[in-house]
Amino acid sequence: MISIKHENVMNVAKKRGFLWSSFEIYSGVSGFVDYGPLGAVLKNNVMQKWRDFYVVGEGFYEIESPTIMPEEALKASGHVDHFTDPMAECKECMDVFRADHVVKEAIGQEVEGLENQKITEIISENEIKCPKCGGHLTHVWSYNLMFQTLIGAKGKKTGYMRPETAQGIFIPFKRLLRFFRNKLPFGVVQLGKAYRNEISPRQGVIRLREFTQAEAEIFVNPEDKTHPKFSQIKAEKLSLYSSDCQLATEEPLKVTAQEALDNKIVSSEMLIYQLYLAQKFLREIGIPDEALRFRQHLPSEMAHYAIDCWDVEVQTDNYGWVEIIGIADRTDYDLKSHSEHSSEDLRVFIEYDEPKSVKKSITKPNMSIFGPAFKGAAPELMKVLEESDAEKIQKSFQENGNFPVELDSTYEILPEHVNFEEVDEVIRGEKIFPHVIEPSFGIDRIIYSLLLHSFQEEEDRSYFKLAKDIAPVGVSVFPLLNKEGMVEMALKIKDTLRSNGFIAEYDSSGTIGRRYARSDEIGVPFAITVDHESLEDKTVTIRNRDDSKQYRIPLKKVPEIISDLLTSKKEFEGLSKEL
RNA sequence: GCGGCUGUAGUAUAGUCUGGUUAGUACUUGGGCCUUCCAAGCCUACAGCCCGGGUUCAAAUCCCGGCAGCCGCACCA
Repeated sequence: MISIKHENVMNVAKKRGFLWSSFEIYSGVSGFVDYGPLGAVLKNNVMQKWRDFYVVGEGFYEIESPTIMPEEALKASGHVDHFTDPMAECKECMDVFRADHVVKEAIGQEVEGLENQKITEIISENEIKCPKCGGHLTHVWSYNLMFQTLIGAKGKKTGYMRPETAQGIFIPFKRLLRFFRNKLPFGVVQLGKAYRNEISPRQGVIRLREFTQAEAEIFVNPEDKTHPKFSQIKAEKLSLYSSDCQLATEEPLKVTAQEALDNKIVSSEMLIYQLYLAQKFLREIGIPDEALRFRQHLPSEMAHYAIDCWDVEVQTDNYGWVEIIGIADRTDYDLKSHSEHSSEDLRVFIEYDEPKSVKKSITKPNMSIFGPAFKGAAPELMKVLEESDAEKIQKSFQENGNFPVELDSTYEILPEHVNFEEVDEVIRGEKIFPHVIEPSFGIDRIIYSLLLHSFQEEEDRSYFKLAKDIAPVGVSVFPLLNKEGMVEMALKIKDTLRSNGFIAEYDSSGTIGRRYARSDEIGVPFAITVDHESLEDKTVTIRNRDDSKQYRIPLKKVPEIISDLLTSKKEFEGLSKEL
């Protein structure tokens, strides 16, 4: 069912150059869209605003990594093996099913994670049939959602289009850690394309095969998930649809950040702060708080590496609640995994507040006996003693009278070969894998939500009520009539505005009302009109998109006033007093 | 990926069943006239049968395949 509002929004978006499906003249390919002339500007403005929030506001830094990644990296992240679904096809009705779901339904056995061959065996052993028509099922195959490609002329190296931008941040972690001078917490962001070869994407811009993400990876000390700015936001209200609420089929809770923390609804200050920040961002680009909720992942749907995960969902009349942002505590899963696969130490040294001093017993060889006893093997054996726990050696002496060491042959170290000493060891800190807090924004879905929620349908006009600082065109310029003088003056104003850095459009076609309507429709916040009075006293009118009100302002002050209005230094209503 | 329905200018549609002249209309858009501020009016222009194959003297129309959209199923780490 297509809602009227969705349809109207998408029609205007297509007609006026915001968004349309790609490759249209070749019938199109589902899951791909073009941003048109206005859409591309809008998207850039939204992404720029995102940078204002995360890079400027939070002090994170942006990096840019390739969209094609080698197989090893995605093997480590788990995508090669797990970003996949086991599928089986019915030989009779040709329907395709999730093989693990079929098995679970038929015999109740959980086969998720098993190899395809194993699942195939289970299917044939238990004579599991097509759940629809009872036909025979084919062998199980994996459908991996990544686009595969070959790297290099010989095509020997397998690569994939990245399924998320996050991995590009984890992989150079060592360099990033050095850049941030080895201190937690720090945040790194990446904005860019990601790719998922969806089986059958059918929700327009909501499920794309190529889409834009804006992700921040915030590396924190697992022991300290507080946030320095939490006290500033503790009274902010959030609409939290916790997993408990969902299971009890209750409405989302409207609580303050502090309450969310006190009642352990959200697991950490760090995470709550990110929820709040996402809400603030959406509010400022024009998606109201009322249209949002934070939905916590149910324990059953949460990825195995996450300990808490919240989706920011926006209400749409066409698709219901749509996830537009995911905010997760990914723990140390990614860094640990990349560490294991690459054999690089991706840990951070955390210095204790106070160095700890530990009493420890160490084993020291008594060289005058030890040397002659073991001769050439002595250096190797000393190394072994150094690495072995002194208590273990003592225990072995008590039980066996010696401590056996396997090298090229077995050496028996006797009590007289060594002395034990008690020493005070000072431990200044330890190496740990940081935990990762990850806000992950789906920019395309946000653009869709933004268009949907800013679209205003009034009796005689419809328009996108876009925030002044993200509207693609800042100002329109019109001559009231196509008469000598007015046209020239309007064209000049347009050029002046452009040279001042604004995207300005001139329109002289049709009547003035039609031009206002065209300008409103694409969300241009302000319109300048040159009329008869302008020619006499060098003033023009400025019109506000949202209420059609107009004021008369001096020609000379046009660029300054437009600039102040677009950057919210001044309010439109304030113009009346000032002039 | 499966099944059902659908596909005509930028948009909305007539024509398709029952094959037959130059595919009609409205809005939009461009140019012009008119016009003293919110899609008015007049003139004029641009623009279309989803793609490929088949049947036929002749295909927008009938048949087959593909693609896309919508709906249902499945999928969405």
